[in-house]
Amino acid sequence: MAVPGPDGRRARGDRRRRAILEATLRVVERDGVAGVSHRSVAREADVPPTSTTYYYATLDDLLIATLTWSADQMASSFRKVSLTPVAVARFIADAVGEHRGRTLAEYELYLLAARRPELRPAARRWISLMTEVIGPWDPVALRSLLAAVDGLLIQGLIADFPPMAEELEPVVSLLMLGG
Amino acid sequence: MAVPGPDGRRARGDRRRRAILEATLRVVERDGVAGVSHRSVAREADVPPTSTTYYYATLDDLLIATLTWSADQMASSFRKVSLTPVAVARFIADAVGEHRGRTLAEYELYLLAARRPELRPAARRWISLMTEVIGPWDPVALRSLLAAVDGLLIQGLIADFPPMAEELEPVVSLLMLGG
DNA sequence: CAACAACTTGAACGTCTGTTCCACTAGTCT
DNA sequence: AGACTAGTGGAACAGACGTTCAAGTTGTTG
Repeated sequence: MAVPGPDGRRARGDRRRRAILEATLRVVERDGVAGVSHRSVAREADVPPTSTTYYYATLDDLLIATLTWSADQMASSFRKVSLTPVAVARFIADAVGEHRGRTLAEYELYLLAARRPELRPAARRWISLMTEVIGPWDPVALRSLLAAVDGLLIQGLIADFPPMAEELEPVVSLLMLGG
Repeated sequence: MAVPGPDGRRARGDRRRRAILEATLRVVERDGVAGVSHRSVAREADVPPTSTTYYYATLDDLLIATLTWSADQMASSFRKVSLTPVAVARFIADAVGEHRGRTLAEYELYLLAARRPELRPAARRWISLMTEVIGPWDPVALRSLLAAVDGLLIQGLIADFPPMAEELEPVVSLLMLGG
């Protein structure tokens, strides 16, 4: 091949880049943002510490890249949720149950966006996605639904026992159908 | 005085304890939970580092005490809000505007509760308080309101420009009065 | 006054951190 | 083939960290 050409080095580099990102996300899930360091991520990804600094010069770069990538992932998984109260309730229950660690990670990075303007667009991605997906709703109703979903998620994270879809469903119903 | 007796030492100790707590909250507001260390708090409170470890042996003790105390404060400030859509909208707008730093601190500590069960009761305090204050509401409507307020707060924190009370008011209205 | 307890503080320990430097290998391009 | 460049990784730097220790002070109690 000629013009851009497949580059073996670059390909492997990209693979390692992604491995580092995935490792970072695992660290955040396990130990929180506080547990993220060049070295802890390097250990998790089983690469030398210099490798993490090579691809992400500063810790900020690493966290920003992780949030952006992670938000993209979550957004695309969101597209598959059908817009019925039952499905949305199920989604929330799974997020704070089965996928608790991942949701927690998401919210820690989310909150990080409050302090770093540059990652706010990524943090807001799922909001704008849902806005787009949900289509022609009353803006006020939409906003209250999005806010409530956020609240249900975060409250589900600090509950001793994560709520089940069945108890979430009436709340989501009220918000989506207006009583 | 005889039996329990006022103790000058203890009184000064309590004052310093509180000073350390206040300093911790300021550090969280300024630099986030990540910025909290025995030493940074000691600098902020203008006491030697050994003093912060004397009163709060581990960093966890310090953070737990700070969240508990801070949640108590926020809860009592909450009692003064009258339960009308306008007042609640105003409260939210102030929380993410004028008192942004404090609200941000609150949420960082809040999220910390997701990882440390022992501070969940403190984190949930404002929820149970509002539940008690608001009185005989439909549980489903109440839950959706509380969730939405949480969501509006957190979304207000990652907005480029904090929302104003006027734009919040219709949303709160819908939630409180049901459209 | 003596015994005690609450508190104070400087110094020090070992550990982990972000980051830099440099020597090196191995794909890519002309 | 030779020049170049992306990637690799060991070693080391100074700085911050949590926590402990031991020696002090000061207020309280019998």
